Amino acid sequence: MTYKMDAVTAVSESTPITRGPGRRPEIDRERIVQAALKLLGPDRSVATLSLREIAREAGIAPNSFYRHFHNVDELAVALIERAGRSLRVIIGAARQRVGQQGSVIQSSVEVFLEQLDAQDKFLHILLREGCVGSREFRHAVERQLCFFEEELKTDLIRLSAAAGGRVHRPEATARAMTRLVFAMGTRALDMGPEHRRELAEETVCMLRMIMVGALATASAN
Amino acid sequence: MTYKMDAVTAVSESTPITRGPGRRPEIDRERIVQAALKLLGPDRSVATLSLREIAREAGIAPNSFYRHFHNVDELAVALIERAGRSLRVIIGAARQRVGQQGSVIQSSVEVFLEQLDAQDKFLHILLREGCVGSREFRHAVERQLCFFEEELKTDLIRLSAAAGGRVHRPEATARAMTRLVFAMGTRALDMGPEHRRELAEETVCMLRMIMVGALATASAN
DNA sequence: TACTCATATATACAAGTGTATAATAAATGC
DNA sequence: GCATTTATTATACACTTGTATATATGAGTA
Repeated sequence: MTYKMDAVTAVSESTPITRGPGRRPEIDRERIVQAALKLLGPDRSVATLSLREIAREAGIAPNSFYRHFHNVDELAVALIERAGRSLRVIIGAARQRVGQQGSVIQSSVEVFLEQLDAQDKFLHILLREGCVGSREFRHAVERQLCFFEEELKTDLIRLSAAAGGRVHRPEATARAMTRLVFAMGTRALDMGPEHRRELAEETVCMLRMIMVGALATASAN
Repeated sequence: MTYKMDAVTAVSESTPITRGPGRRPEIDRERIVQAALKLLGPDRSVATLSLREIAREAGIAPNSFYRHFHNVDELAVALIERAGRSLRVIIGAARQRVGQQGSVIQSSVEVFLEQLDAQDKFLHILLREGCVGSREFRHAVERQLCFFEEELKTDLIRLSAAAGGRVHRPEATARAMTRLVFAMGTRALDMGPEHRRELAEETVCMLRMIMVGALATASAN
């Protein structure tokens, strides 16, 4: 297939406020994003969505899609970024409010896994789109995970310092924890509630071992 | 699309040796598997392969595919299983021969990452197909990873016992290590050699922390 | 009113897809 | 030879896809 597109006016994230002449836009990116989210499911990754399918779901003509995104990949990146932003807020908040019962680790893992059932499919997106699609695509997910790691890193330093200890290679520790949680989350996608509980318990155990190892290694040096 | 297939004679992994009447088969699963492997690449996951595309690459008529696999997903599962089997052999061997220089962990990680550049795309398959495609699909990958974990678990017990220690929750420890290595391997896919070296070093550090944590936790109980 | 824009839709096309159906090809046993 | 059985291919169909082109719609401005 060797098609070429008509030149499309550049689409920026922020819509300009100044309105000149011309018909008012009645479609916005949000509408398209919502349609795409509705189509995503346990067996549908963003990479499997077609432009026409999304347009159909959004109730717009296929070509109208182009006025808001250059292609489906660009929409996918937008979805990934939104998903990352939303999740960081949720998880960050969970880490801030000290677990009234149980450890920070435990409550964080629980909040994380709860997001699997959220009606927005944000976690699903981050869990599954990291290893498929175009390079640009995977980089978008990688970027989001790095944000997670960065925030976790500062938290690790803060918490361990408050406890009078310190962690070995905080960035590596944070990365190990983050990647592990996401890997376990991916497994959880295909599980029922009872198995998920086991999985949550196991994940907490893993994270504790990493924490113990990071503290012990730091002390040893 | 509401198509139905003609009844297809059951396809088993082992070809029967007894030859009755009828034309001799000139196409075998291997030919199709090889064609599929040739098509896979950094930006092509099994899920994106079409039946016709594979048939074209294999030099057979589209319908001939059906005589050997019921559908592309079945081929995918075959690929996943073959990939898992091959990799377990490679990694297992790497763990057996005690690293003449450096730790078991280090040499294992190195062997693992070397497989990213192997001409067969086995590691790619396990890294990327775990989170996409049909449920059956993902389960096939999960099954292979569990085999890895099982073998690592017995090794962990063996090695730590030999060193006079013991690990906490060996199955969880093995799983944490396995999943972490695969997660880091996924990142490595998009990296050049120099970044991969850093990543290998970081991964070794992570695994050591888990090991330290597992040993320390076991001692504490 | 008519002109000029930005926006959205309609229509059309070439290409690709999975697969049903029918025909062909090669091997066996009579 | 012929019938039978299996393997492979040829052809055809209905359908989806991305997108080029043209047209319609609504707003501001002259």
